[in-house]
Amino acid sequence: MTVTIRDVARASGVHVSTVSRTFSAPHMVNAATRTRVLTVAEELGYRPNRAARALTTGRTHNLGLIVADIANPFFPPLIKAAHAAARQRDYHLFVADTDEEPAAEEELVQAFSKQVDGVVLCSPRSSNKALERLAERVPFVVINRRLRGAATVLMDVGHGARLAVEHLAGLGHRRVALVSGPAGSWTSAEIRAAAEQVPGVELAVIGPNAPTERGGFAAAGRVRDAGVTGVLAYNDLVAIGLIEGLGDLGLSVPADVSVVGIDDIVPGRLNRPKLTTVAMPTAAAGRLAVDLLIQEVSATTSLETRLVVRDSTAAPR
Amino acid sequence: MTVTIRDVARASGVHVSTVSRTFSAPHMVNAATRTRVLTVAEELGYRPNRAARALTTGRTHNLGLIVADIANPFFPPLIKAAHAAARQRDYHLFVADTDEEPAAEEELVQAFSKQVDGVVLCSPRSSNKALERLAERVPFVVINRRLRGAATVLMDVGHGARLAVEHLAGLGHRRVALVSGPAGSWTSAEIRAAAEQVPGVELAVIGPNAPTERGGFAAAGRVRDAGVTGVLAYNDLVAIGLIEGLGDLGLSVPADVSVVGIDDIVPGRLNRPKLTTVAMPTAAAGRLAVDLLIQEVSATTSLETRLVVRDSTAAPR
DNA sequence: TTCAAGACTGCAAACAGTTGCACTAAACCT
DNA sequence: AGGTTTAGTGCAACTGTTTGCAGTCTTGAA
Repeated sequence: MTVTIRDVARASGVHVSTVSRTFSAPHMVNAATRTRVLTVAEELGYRPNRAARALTTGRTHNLGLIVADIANPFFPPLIKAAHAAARQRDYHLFVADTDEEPAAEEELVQAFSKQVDGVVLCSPRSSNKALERLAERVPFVVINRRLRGAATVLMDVGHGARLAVEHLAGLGHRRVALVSGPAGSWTSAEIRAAAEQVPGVELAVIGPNAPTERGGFAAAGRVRDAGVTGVLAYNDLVAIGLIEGLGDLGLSVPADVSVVGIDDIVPGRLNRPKLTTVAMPTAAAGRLAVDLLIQEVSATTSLETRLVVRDSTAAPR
Repeated sequence: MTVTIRDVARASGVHVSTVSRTFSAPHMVNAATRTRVLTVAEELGYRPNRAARALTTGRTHNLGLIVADIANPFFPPLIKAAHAAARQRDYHLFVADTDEEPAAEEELVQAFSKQVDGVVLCSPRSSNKALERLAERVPFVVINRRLRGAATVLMDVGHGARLAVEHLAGLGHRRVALVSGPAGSWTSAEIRAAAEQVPGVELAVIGPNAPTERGGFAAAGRVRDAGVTGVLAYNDLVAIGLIEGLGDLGLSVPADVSVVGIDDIVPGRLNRPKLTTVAMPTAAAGRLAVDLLIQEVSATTSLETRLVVRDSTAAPR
């Protein structure tokens, strides 16, 4: 049925251990036998059984990737890059989705634990306690969360936020609203801390809000009442909802209010206005995370973000 | 180090086979011993090793999902739904990306073969021959490709295309262009076949084109020269690129030309014009594919599509 | 010529589970 | 009471591969 190492051994007149070695330690076997085994294996269509291999070596050559929501446009480029990096080193990638539920994180890591050599956790929402507990079960690297002891890949959203607010300040805005994200989000805290440090602008924090278009839409009233001329939104989805909501209140962007988003996930070129936003190096983060995982290095890296100025920001009138 | 079935057996005074059974065939063990074993296992933090289990049973409880491009917005909802369906039955999901390379499909399936109980292939580009060869290695279900012998999930894009052209006809368009997709795409063929059958409109086929914004942009000139008032594009990306390209040529949508896309992937509500498009049941397809795979039923299913009329279509002037 | 060092290869014991079979004891029939 | 079923458990072989150890055969050096 399925062809095993024994079939190859029999057909090529050597012991199974020799076959095993031609695959996992080629230099240990004579060149002649090696090629013989290899051709026989090829003929028979033999492929090593990774599960069996994992049993003895303890290494599965699988990685896990856990994100909050696969369908959130922020993640697919990250997943894609992670996959490419994994594939390049002959690893396979489990992808899982917590559906924004912190409890699912822990459960998924547990479930993965015996089947992967490591997992990358994107923007985890679990408590530090819980994460430390998980770290004992399986090596992991976190993206967008500071966690001592664990390898970490950060996208320097704080820097991006500062650039955004400075951009608004440069245009002449003096009062700026920060439409923040969900409570307890590391990213949201970073953004706020950075935005507050820009001199010359008064910051009104509005939130917490759901990190969705709906969340942004719902915040429109409070933004209007805050008497600001510029807004930094927690992410692009929020920015889009907000612009929509402001429109319903008779305020247009950027004429009446300037809005800048974060993430640069809005594709297509049909958007009016095109969103000024902070671009996040998601692909680089995904790639780097799996590289760190595979090489088992524990480092904390911070990736550059940059401001992309488009049409949703202008000088106040 | 890692706690095995034997540790649990020793600690609870039973044989390993009993421990094994309390997990994989609970009804075969006495209620009292079962709870004892369970509590001991809990205390010790035992979790069955799936790789080892797979070795004897041949079932891994893993599934593979192969798509052309994870970052193409068409796929993430499908992946998410597939993941949810898998998770619900305690399966894990490998996700892989062929980067639009047909050869990668075969290689990935091969690589998965021993590690999954089945794989779902989205819109495969490999030849029928190649696919049949793969079918011998591992059970699979295909999405958006007709393949006899294999379980199949189709999204009835033909029906959607017909609705789209009928919609244009209903608005008064008499000459309509079909900006088609890549050569050899099953979807593209379906669309064309359906579109041609709508009475009262003359169809000009323009293509093949790359299924990207760039592809649509590049087709703008030929669309103008075709002397049409309406266009059905292979997908939304192409539609967006096309609208952009038409704009550069001084043609506005929908005033001068009506455009309808396919897929309904354009998120956000900022688009001007908002795209009239054919919505595809991607989530349902992902869910269904996984269900078919797990239940090992070989059926061919066709999922409904529907037309979403928005602002990129209007009566010709 | 003898001995030590390599280079290959075989042997067999893991790895962490599952499962057909055999066994015991209790429950059920007649 | 004797025989038969049934429930529960243990035994041991098996899954496909890796790997430490030991053996054989060359080689090279002294």
